[in-house]
Amino acid sequence: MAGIREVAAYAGVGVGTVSRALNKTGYVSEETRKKIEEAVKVLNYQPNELARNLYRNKSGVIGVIVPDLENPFFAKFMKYTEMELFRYGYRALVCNTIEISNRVEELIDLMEKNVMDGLIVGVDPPSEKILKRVKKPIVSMDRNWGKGIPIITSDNKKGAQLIADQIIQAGCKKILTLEGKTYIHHPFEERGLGMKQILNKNGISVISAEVEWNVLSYEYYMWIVEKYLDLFDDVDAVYAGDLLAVACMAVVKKRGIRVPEDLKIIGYDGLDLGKLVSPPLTTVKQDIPKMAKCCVDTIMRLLDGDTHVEEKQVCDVELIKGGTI
Amino acid sequence: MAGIREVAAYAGVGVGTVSRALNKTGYVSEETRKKIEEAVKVLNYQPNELARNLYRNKSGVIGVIVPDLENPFFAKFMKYTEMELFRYGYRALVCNTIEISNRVEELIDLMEKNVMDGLIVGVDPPSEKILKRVKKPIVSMDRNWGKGIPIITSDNKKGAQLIADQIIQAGCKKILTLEGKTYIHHPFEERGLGMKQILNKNGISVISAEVEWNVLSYEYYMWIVEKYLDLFDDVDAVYAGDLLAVACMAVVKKRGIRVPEDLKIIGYDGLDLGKLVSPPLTTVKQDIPKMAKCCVDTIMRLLDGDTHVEEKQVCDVELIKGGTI
DNA sequence: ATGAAAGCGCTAACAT
DNA sequence: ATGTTAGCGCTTTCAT
Repeated sequence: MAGIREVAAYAGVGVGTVSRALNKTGYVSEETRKKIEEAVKVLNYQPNELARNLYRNKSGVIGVIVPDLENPFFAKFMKYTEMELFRYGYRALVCNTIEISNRVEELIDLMEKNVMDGLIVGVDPPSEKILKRVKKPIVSMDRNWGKGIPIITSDNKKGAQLIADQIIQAGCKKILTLEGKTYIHHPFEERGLGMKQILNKNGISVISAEVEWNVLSYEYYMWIVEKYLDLFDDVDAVYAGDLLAVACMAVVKKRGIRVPEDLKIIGYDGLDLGKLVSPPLTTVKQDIPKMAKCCVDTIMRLLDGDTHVEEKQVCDVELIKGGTI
Repeated sequence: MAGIREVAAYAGVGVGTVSRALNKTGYVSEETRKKIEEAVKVLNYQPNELARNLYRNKSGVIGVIVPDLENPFFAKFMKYTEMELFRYGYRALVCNTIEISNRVEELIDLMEKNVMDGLIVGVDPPSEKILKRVKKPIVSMDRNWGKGIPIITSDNKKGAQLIADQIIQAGCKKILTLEGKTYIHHPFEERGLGMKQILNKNGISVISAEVEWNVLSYEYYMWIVEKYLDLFDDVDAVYAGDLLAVACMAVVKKRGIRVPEDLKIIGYDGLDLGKLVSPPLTTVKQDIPKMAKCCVDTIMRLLDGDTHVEEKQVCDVELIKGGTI
C-alpha cells in the first residue's frame, strides 16, 4: 500500500507538496503537479482516510437510527437519507434499534468517540442525562428529542384534515382507529388527535385503540386487526397506518366483508404497498424523500456551524385516492 | 474533549499505563487501575476511535451494498446484516446502488482508502480490472463476483423443485414465469432454469418473460403484470418473485379473475408481504436472517485470515403454503 | 513554490 | 509495574 512518502519520493518532491497538490490547497507549479500525478498513477496511490480523519477530527460518517428496516417506511427513509448524504460526500452508518436495548446510547457513545460526525434519528430519545453530553449535531425525524434538536416532520395537521374529510364525505358513523402507542409526546400524534377532534365535531364516534408499536411483525399486525374487528364488529370504517390497513383488508376479505361497500379502510403513510392490493388503498402520503433530504440538509447546516436552524420543519402530505373508501 | 494525556495527568501516571489499563493489555497494578478509572470517570474520557483506527489500520466498518432498500428483500437483508455485524463489534455502512452509476467502484475505492474493512455485496460486480486491485475481503450474497469471492446463496435447486411440485400437483398446463433479467451468470438463475426443466419433463408449457430487474417501482410491477396478462390470457398459473406475484394478485382481482380457481399464483422469496394479502401467497421462503448471518460470519473469518473459506454456502429454503395455488 | 517538521490521539515496544 | 518514546499517514504551519 503506497503512502504519501513513496509518492513524494517517486516524484522527487516533499510530502507537503504532494499533499498540497492532491488537496488543491496552496501553490504547486504546473510541472511538479504533473510529476505528482504521474507518481500517483504509477503507484496507484489512495490517500488513507484514517489518517485524514485523525487530523481533521471527523469521520465523514453520519449515523442513521431507525427502529426497524423491515418496516417499509423506514427502509425508504434510509434509502433516501443515504442517497442525500452521498451527495454531500458523507456516508451512512445504519442502525436498527429493534430488539436491542441501549442501542441509541451506544450510538451516542460512538459519536463521542468520533466514529460519526452526527446522527439522524427516527427513534425515541435516551435519558436527558445521556443527551446532555452530546456535542455533535442530531436531527430528528418525527421524534421529539428535546430543545435544540431540530425536528423534520410532515404536515400532520393537514393529514388529519384529509383523513377526516374522507371519512365525513363517506358518511361514516363509527370509526375504529389503530395507532402506535407512544410514551412521550411526538409530533406525529397530532394527526390522530386532530382527526378525532374533527370527527367528534361532526358527530362521528371514534373507537381509539393503541397498538404496540415496536412489535413490527406481520403476524402481530394480523392478530391486532383480528382482535379489534372481533371486539368492534359494528364499525363502518377503520383508520390505521398503511401496513395495518393492508392487513385489515386481508382480514376482512377472508371474512367476506367487502371493501369499501361494507367497511371503509383508510391508511396513512402512502407506502407503495398500498398500490399492490386491490382495491388500492386510500391513504395520506408522506413525502419520505423530501423528509430525508430535509434531515440531511439540516444536519449539514449544523455541521457547517449554522446557528439559525429552525426547530421544526414541516413537509407536505398528499391524499392518495384509492378505492377503499 | 479530554484526551489520554489529561487522563494520565489527572491519575498521575504515564499515557502508556492508561492505554494498558483501558485495553486490559499488559500489567497494571490494582491501585493505579483504580486511579485511572476514577480519572476516566471524572474527565468523562472516551478514547478517540479515529486515532485507534489509524494505528490499527482498520475502521471497524463493513460496507453493505444492495440495489435498493425499498425492495423488502434487501431491507430485511440489511437489517439482519447490520444486527449480525453489531454482534461482532462491527458497524454497517449502507449503500444503495440504484439510479447511481459507479457506486460499486466508488465503494471499492473507499475500501482502498481504509474507510471500510470489507464489503458484503448483493449487486452485480464491477469490471475485472477494478476487482483485481481489491485487497480486502468481499462476500457476496447470491451474486457471482468471480473466483475467490465466497457466495452465500439459498438452495435454488430445492426451491425450483418445490415450485415445480406445486404446479404439477395443481394440474397446471401452461404457466407464465416472470423473472429478472441478468447480464451475467448468478446462482439464483438455477431456480428458474431448474423449474422449467422439471415442468418441461412433465409436459407443462412455460412462457418465460424477463423483466427489467433494477426498475423496482411498483408502477412498473403493475404495468409488467398487466402487459403479460394481456399477452398471454390463457395461462393457468403465474410464477414470479413475491412482489410481482402480489402485484399480479391485485391485477387479476381487478379483472374479476379468481385466485386460485381461475388462476394459480406462486411466489418466491417468502416476504411478509405475502401474508398481508388474501388469500395469502404460496411462496418459497428464503431464510434471509440466516443468509445475513452467513455473510457476516464468513467475512469475519476472512478478516481473521482464515484461508479455508468455502467458495459457496447454501442456505435452506422452505415452502410456505398459502392459498394461491 | 517547496521542503522540513510539528502535530492529530492513540498503541506498543523498550527501557527501567 | 510503569514511564518514555517512536510511530500510524496525513495536513499544515513555518521557514526558505
